[in-house]
Amino acid sequence: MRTEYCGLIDNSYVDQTITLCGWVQRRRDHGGVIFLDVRDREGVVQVVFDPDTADAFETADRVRSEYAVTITGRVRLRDEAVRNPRMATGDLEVLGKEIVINNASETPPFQLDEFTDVGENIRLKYRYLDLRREDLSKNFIFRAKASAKIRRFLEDNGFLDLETPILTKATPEGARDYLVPSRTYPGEFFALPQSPQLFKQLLMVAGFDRYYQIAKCFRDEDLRADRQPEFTQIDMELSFVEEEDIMQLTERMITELFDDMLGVKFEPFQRMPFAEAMRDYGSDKPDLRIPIKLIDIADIVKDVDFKVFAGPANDPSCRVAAMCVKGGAALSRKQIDGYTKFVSIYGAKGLAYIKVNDKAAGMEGLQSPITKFIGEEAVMQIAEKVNAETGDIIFFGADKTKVVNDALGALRCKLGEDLELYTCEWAPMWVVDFPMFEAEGDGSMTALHHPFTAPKCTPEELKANPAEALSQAYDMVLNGVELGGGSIRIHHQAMQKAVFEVLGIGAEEAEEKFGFLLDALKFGAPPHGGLAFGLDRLIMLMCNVSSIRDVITFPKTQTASCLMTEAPSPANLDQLRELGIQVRKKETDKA
RNA sequence: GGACUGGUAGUUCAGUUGGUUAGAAUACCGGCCUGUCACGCCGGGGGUCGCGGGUUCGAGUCCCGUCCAGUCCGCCA
Repeated sequence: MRTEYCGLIDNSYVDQTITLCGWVQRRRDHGGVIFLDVRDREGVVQVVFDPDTADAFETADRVRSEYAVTITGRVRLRDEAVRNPRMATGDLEVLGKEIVINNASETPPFQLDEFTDVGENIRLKYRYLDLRREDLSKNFIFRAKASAKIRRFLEDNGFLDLETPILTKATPEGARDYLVPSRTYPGEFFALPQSPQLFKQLLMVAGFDRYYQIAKCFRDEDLRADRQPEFTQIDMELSFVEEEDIMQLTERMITELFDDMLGVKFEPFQRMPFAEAMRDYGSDKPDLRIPIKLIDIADIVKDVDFKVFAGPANDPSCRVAAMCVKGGAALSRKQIDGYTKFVSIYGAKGLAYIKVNDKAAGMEGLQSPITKFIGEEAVMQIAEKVNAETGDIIFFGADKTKVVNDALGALRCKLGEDLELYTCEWAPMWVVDFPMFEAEGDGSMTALHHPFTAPKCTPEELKANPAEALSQAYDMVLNGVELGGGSIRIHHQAMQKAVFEVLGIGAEEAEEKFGFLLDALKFGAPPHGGLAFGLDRLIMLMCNVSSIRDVITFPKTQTASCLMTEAPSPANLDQLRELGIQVRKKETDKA
């Protein structure tokens, strides 16, 4: 039917007769002349009907918003006076000769134009209509092109697209699994993969050398603006490589992707050890667009009784840190109260500040409500240490290290956004030298990355001093967002067993949960490693949208339901019986 | 599991100290209009004030509970 897309009509089509297929975006009826804006996935073009073509005019009079139509007509240049510079095709129009109504439409539940401002619940219920809007559809067209570029890059670099199971085995640690009951083994369950991690490692053992997959992953955890229960990873694994090989290759992939898709040129990525990131930015995914660093000031206030902040300055599990914000002295009391409330979310019991009204005036030029607690001398020294200038504000906090890092790290990002402190548009980087383990409150250890990550030491050293062990892991971070993470994996059974031991996974449990992996490591497993990118988050950043739902065609709500299909829904009793499952809750009458 | 914000016409919202028949814009329907482009003008229809309970002579408004949506904390190896 279609000969051209509406949005692609340009001057080269003038005087040609074409056929358009699309939807009526708007109808302007002037009595003697009718204008239809016709939309397809590529854009909008104006079609004019005049009474000379009586049949078409009569049909055009009947169409309404969102009717699906096929229109044949001649492209012509508009008179100069009636061109529309706000429209990509605004210099042209199509003189309609024939119009067929392929399907009428009820009045849509919301206006499908660029001015629409409608609640997201109604948009999600009628997702297929929302997706007609260019604002949204352009993200998916972009996503498709970006995916294709990534595939091409990986294919060109010798990667094989290999599929891994969706029905697989529950993993004991990490996120909650989505479970799928087995009919043939009543009472037993498959799990949907949180990632293809172990399968891709086994593909390396199998000798495929370079694997990739654009893989759906599933995690049954609570949602956020950038988190959905099912999401997509660009998953990669390579054999006979070291950290450097993987980082260079994937950095090149992302650099080429940004250049091709956005025309953005990246410099070689900065690399930062985990410890430095935590020290300077309070975060393992620092947003380097913001020129603010955390600076330790415990030495200045070591004699202060920090009960006002809850925590002694000399306690090693505590931190006293300050940050200087350019131009922040102009912040009002109300704004500062707002930031105090903001940091309380992260457990901070207060937010101390010093306003530098006039640096030259010494103590007279400094204004701080906590001078009486820490003394004038300390206030002056702090201002000195953070290099504060006239017009700046210094925020600082003292508390458990985690609280200070979380609170000031988050405040730093919020100030960067609120005060528009960004020094550049894009700040890609690597965070490296992660610790292997993180100590829990009860003294037990959990893997910071995952338990298959190779350490930088021997099994003996690892067991002797697990808290100090670093891993061969790396995260790619862009503008404070973790784009992807990976590591060199363990390929010796002895090392894998040592890691399980540190994690408190006994030999028997390890055998039950990961026997297949431990077995595979016995048969000449090659050195290997890889990386996985969060495709959704990558596209979010590239499209400059703040919700992951804007880059997923049919997303779930924050309570992990689908407003369109109304999934999940109760299973019928026969199905449950067959699966050997009884539902405890009596709420099956929901349907 | 927790904190906060919101829910009134198809949609986006207003609704005062608790007080007459719940309004506006837009969308929709009808009429007029040959150059508009978020066309314009005239007229019209349209409400389970999320749901349930309570206080009151009287509740969109106050109280309690609950559901839904969103943002965040916890969680997400």
